Amino acid sequence: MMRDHMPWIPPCAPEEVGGRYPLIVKIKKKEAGGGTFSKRRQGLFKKASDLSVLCGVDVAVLALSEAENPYCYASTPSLICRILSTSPPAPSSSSSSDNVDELWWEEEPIERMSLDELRVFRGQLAREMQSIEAEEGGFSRSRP
Amino acid sequence: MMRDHMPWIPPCAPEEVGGRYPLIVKIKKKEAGGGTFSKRRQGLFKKASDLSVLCGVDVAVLALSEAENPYCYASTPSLICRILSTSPPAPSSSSSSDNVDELWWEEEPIERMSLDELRVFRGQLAREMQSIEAEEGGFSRSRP
DNA sequence: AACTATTTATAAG
DNA sequence: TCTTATAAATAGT
Repeated sequence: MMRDHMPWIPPCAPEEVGGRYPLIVKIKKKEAGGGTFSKRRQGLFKKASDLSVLCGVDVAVLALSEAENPYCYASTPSLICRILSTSPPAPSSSSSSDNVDELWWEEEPIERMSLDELRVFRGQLAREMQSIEAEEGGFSRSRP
Repeated sequence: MMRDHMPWIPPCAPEEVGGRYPLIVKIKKKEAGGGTFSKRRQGLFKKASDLSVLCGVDVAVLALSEAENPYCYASTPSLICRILSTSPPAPSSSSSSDNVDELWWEEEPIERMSLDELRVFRGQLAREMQSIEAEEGGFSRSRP
């Protein structure tokens, strides 16, 4: 009954997205209004929960809405910290440096974070700690 | 052809999981061995990427394998930090405190993190910063 | 790694 | 919100 509609995930030329072949492209604002983000975020959280329960592993998902409101799912409290403080996996002998042709959304262990990224990261963590301390001090619920 | 198999996601009583109704339960180790985590993690990352591109929002996913190896997807570098430093959404007037019947995997804004959780969080961030500084200093790739 | 039967997610109504 | 037609994910092979 919907044969004549645009495909939900229209393909587009790789030039439009920096040389890669996306399976999905940003939809027009009108189309994505509200419902799509909500539905797909819910679906994503369910997938994360499924993975966590089914395989007995810890998973966290973080998403910013278009209005920059944060939403998160975590299989256990403070999971983000646990992951961040986890040592990277020992690099396998048959190194993965030749897997450069994989899709860009392929899994990427945190270990690949560059030193520059780590520096930025540290600065942001520092600022985050300040705001946490501020919140602890004032316990004021009203923030800008 | 697979009519007689156990359902992939067998239901179980809510008592078994703390009074909530899970849609999925941990499968026997033999069943989940290897392939399941890999396949579902890949699927989860793709879902996250779809959400990000389709709605033009930022998303991050973090997962620990059973061996505690971290894997992550992020639509933009340092997204985790951006989310953590984002101000919580202004509480809507028609407050959400009566939505207590929603499924446990429903979206939960970071703002609901308790003060105790924030304290733990801060401590973990502090430790994480130390390890980042250590890595910056030594640039040694070999960690325990 | 690839295939397919089946389940799950979801855009449109 | 609920339904339904269709696409996407995935367990088993």
